[in-house]
Amino acid sequence: MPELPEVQTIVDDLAAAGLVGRRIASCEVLWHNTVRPLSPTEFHHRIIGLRFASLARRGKYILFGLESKPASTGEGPQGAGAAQSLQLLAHLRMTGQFSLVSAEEAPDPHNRAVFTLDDGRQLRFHDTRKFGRLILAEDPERITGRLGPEPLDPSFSVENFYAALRRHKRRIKALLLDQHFLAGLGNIYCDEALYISGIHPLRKSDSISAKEADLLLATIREVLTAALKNRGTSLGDGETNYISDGRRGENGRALQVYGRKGQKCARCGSSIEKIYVAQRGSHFCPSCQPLKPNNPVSPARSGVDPGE
DNA sequence: AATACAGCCTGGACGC
DNA sequence: TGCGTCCAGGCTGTAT
Repeated sequence: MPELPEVQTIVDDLAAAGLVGRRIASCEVLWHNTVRPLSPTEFHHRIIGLRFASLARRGKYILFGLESKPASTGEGPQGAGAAQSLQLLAHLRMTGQFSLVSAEEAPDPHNRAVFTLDDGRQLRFHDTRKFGRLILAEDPERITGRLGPEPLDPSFSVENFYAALRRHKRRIKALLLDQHFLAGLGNIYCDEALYISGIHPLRKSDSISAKEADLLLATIREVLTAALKNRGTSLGDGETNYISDGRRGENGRALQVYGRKGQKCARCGSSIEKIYVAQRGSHFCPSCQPLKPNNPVSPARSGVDPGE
């Protein structure tokens, strides 16, 4: 399940593989809804001949900057006048993956869009469950502008986070999953961060103390940073891998509650429970994450004072 | 304002 | 073995 660390890993891999600068020689849309609301024909028509000019991530979106001007082969900022007219926004949802392979490579039945590049390689969008989306946007801000702050952005302060929590009365799990509140967290890292912070997923956000908010934001950052180092989480033996070059993310081992229903909490030995919050399976330890704040059970991170 | 739920999808796990 | 059923989940749109 691609969340911030997985999406960032893909962006980094695609950049390292030299996608930027390549021109789209041809494009084939194999599942019409992937490029909705455009038709495959219209999508093809608008993207053909454009050059990948930049690569970035915002929340769980991959942002491919596209330029119409042909690549200048020389060094230097020669293409200064090229208008960055269009962006391709990719959202992987549940099972989306990108790969950058030789056009000779055997096609996969789950490929939903294939971009053949001017160097003979293909950028392939693979998506088993067909939830993923490729959006061509002239004003990507209309989409990305609605996203909440980036949790790893150092300018996003704990004061801002705490104030934002207090503005809502929602269950903390539902709020953290809301991309308009905070961009990039998904079910896995949300469960992990709440567990490590000792916060029950059903706690109302305005019941979170300043101290807890401090711990929670620090924990979210730790969890995401660790996952980034591990190239994200690839779950299950047979599960298809989102990693662009076929390598698996190694973060699965680090998960402490996600997918561990019925197993023992590593900290206290209680049985991990699973409930549904905001229609998502939510894993937590009932004794380490009490519903009531100010419970004497201390949070997981060592060296943290359990509260006032 | 917050929540619930259907819809979008397929493959794997499960029970019989 | 093979079938049917359920479940997983991010996000949007609609209803409550």
